[in-house]
Amino acid sequence: MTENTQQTPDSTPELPTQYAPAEVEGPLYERWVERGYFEADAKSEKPAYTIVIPPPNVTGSLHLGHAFEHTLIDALTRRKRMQGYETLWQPGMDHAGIATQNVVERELAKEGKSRHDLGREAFVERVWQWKAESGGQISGQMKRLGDGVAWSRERFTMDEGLSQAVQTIFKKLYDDELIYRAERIINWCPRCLTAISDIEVEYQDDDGELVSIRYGEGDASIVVATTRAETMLGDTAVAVHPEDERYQHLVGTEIELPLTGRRIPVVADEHVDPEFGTGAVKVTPAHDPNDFEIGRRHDLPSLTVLDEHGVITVHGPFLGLDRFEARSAIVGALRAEGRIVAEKRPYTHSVGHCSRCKTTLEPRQSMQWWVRTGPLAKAAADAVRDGKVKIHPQEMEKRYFDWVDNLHDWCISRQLWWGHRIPVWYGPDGEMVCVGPDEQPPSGEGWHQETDVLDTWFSSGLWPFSTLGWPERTESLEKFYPNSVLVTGYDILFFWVVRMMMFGLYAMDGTPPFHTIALHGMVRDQFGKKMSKSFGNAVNPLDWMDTYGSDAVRFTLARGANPGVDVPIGEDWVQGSRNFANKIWNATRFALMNGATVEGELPPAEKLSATDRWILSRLNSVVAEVDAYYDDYQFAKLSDALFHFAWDEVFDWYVELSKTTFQGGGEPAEVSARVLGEVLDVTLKLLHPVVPFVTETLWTALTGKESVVVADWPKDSGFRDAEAEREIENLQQVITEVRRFRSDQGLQPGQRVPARLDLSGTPLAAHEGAIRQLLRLQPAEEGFQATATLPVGGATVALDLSGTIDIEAERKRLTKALTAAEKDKAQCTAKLGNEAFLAKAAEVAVEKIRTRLATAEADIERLTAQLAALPGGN
RNA sequence: GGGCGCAUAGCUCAGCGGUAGAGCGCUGCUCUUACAAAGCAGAUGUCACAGGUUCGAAUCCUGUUGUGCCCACCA
Repeated sequence: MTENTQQTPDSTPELPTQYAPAEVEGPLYERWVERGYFEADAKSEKPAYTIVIPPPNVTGSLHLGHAFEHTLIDALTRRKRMQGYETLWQPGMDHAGIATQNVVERELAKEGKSRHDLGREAFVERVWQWKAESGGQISGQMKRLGDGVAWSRERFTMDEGLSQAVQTIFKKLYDDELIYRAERIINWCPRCLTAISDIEVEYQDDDGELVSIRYGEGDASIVVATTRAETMLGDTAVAVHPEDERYQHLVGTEIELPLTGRRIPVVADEHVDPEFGTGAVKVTPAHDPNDFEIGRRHDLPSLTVLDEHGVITVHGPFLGLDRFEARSAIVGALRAEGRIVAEKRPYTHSVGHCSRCKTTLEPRQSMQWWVRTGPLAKAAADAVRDGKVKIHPQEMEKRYFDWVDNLHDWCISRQLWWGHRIPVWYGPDGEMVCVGPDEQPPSGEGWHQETDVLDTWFSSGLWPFSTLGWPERTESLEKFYPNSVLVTGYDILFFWVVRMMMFGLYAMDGTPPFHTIALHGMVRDQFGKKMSKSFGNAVNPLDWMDTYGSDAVRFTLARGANPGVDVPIGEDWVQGSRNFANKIWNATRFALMNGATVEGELPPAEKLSATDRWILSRLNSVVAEVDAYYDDYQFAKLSDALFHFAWDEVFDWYVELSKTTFQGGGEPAEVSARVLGEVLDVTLKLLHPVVPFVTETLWTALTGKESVVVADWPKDSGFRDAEAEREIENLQQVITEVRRFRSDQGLQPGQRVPARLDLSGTPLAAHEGAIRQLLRLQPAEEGFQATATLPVGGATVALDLSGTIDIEAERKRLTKALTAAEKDKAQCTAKLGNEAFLAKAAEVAVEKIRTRLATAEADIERLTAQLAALPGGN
């Protein structure tokens, strides 16, 4: 604390001069939860408003992106709660199959063990243990953030109810033949030892080497190129384009496959691009998706040469070699045989990596479970096309359709241990039985359950209704489904949103899971760079919350939230938000010290000063503006509007202008105290959804009421006073103009200057006290010399600055301004004289030019008068 | 290779047909009794480039350049 802050008036001992977020935030949250503000009652008569949390991964901790998303959801739900909705902000977490399993495997590795040392059951037990420890961390972070979630309803994708939902929908899909089992080429991670779906693949440009290999001998030889030479052991054909004349004579014949002693056919296939490379492709059906298709078309055998670890399985010199070792060994062997025609050359190409562990994926032929997405995806697309579900911002619809209209079947089986085990039993004679949640699995000799588990997105796709008790027709499901809006990042539009759309429509008889999808962007650093741990620019939101408070972090995030676009955030900006919180804090302190109150009716307009009417008029405009922005998910705009209204208009002008009134005491002071109370009451409520903590503290101090969390959301009373707005604008102009003059003349801000004011005939007469106070003007006394006369806004302010003013500087400035005004006037006059303009321009446009002309003319008059009034100006 | 988007003040971004805006940063003066985490005043932009449409374009159209993201089986 600095010295000057110790003069805190005794009247407000409970509010120190600086806002200290750390002391305030924690206890407030506890109180909110204890009072049950965030719980949702399915029996309530109120209309429902529901948002589900995009469930964070249990093993993780929340990063700034979560803080961002939660701020938006929390702001939406807090406002709706204040508007009288039965509001459900559904909390919970995702078991995140592969990610979690990897984390726990890494833990085990530290003990020198693998999951196989424990065995499946013990391993899964271990994951549950981990979940118990780690899950609490996220809840703690959510509380710090101020997330107003219904804690009693917290769910987990692996808990019993949700597991039952998973089994139910699996069975339904299976019975409807929308789930099937088939052998295909899938993306295989040789480290995670599981299949992963297409969208879990991250493509990166990797440097590889393209080698050209000669197959066959003499005339019967073809050169093929490959980046994955090791797969040649599994080649079962060479393909050329059917119309490629170079190879016509070989189609239908067999040529020798080097190193293997095998002969393979040359086939003609449309897939081959004759322009690329040599126009001939080696075909490895077991290890390449295209080749798999070619193999099917030509009935080629499929020869697996790599096992699940990516190790060569064919007998011979390469047996047991890892795929990368095998690659160079095979290239070496081929070279020794003179088979390498062109030396290998560097080649950058796109290679798939596991999104979880970054290992280079291996396309692998295997038996997997699939969801037939056709009809489901069509329904998901139609719901948006028909307008049943709106995507915000609307431009994102294109992306949605691009995806959903071209969806492949979805590989849902994972060779993992952590997840929902597929509810299918195999019998001794190849029977296959899908078991529903209320059914007994077949027992007896030789029956066993499928060992694969489901893709983690399978259960999160059910989230909007499984959390509400589905498949039971619970009261909560009736009340809170469909969700009002889904708030999530555009990055998981495909992973998650599409899945929820498909499953929601399917399970809930065509009712989509939510009315609106509001997509936000990604949090980035202050230079717009992606945040990542490896780049070193990742931020732990807790650090910033410790230093600046949760409100500051939230406000910064909200203020950057333009729909669908990324949000850069830097520590300086958080500091700025903290400053804003401090500003509100101190303005409220000032208000309380001056008796601001919300007691009693607001005095009628005729009892209010122009200043009071102006701020109330503005206040109601802002209420309307903020509501409109909320309804359009314009968080940046609404935050900015509130920031400027509060700081610029209420604190910098209204409070300053009211100081003389407060000092004067009596009824005018009481009226202003009531108006200021009203303005703060409403402003704090409007700010509360975004900055819940500081507003709660201040609002309860101001009103003496229980909590702003359950206060009524402000309504636009419809009060507007254009005349008062003009009057105060005029007043601001006068004050700014004189302040500018003072500043230009090098007067110190606090220096008192004798002045004579002539405000007669203007509405400004009523503001003389305020003008004198704000401008530090003393009454003119004996011997007053008007050395500077400023005619502004119809009034005249004469100052005694004997001998101290720089007349030339002022003359220069005024002349410059006058020239500008005259130029503007000329422009406007020209425009208004332009017939084409008058004929074609819209009425508003013409009106604007007229206003502009009037302003220019007024400026010219004022500036001319000021110039003339300068000493020695004649 | 396709698709989408973006290029506006030093930085990050609003504006999207009628005089260029915000936050942070910057310059000057101030501890003026709510707040120095503040106040007041101020500076800063051929709105990427080139054409076009229009009475008028940062804003609409076309092209160029640069840049980002998503999708894709080119060996």
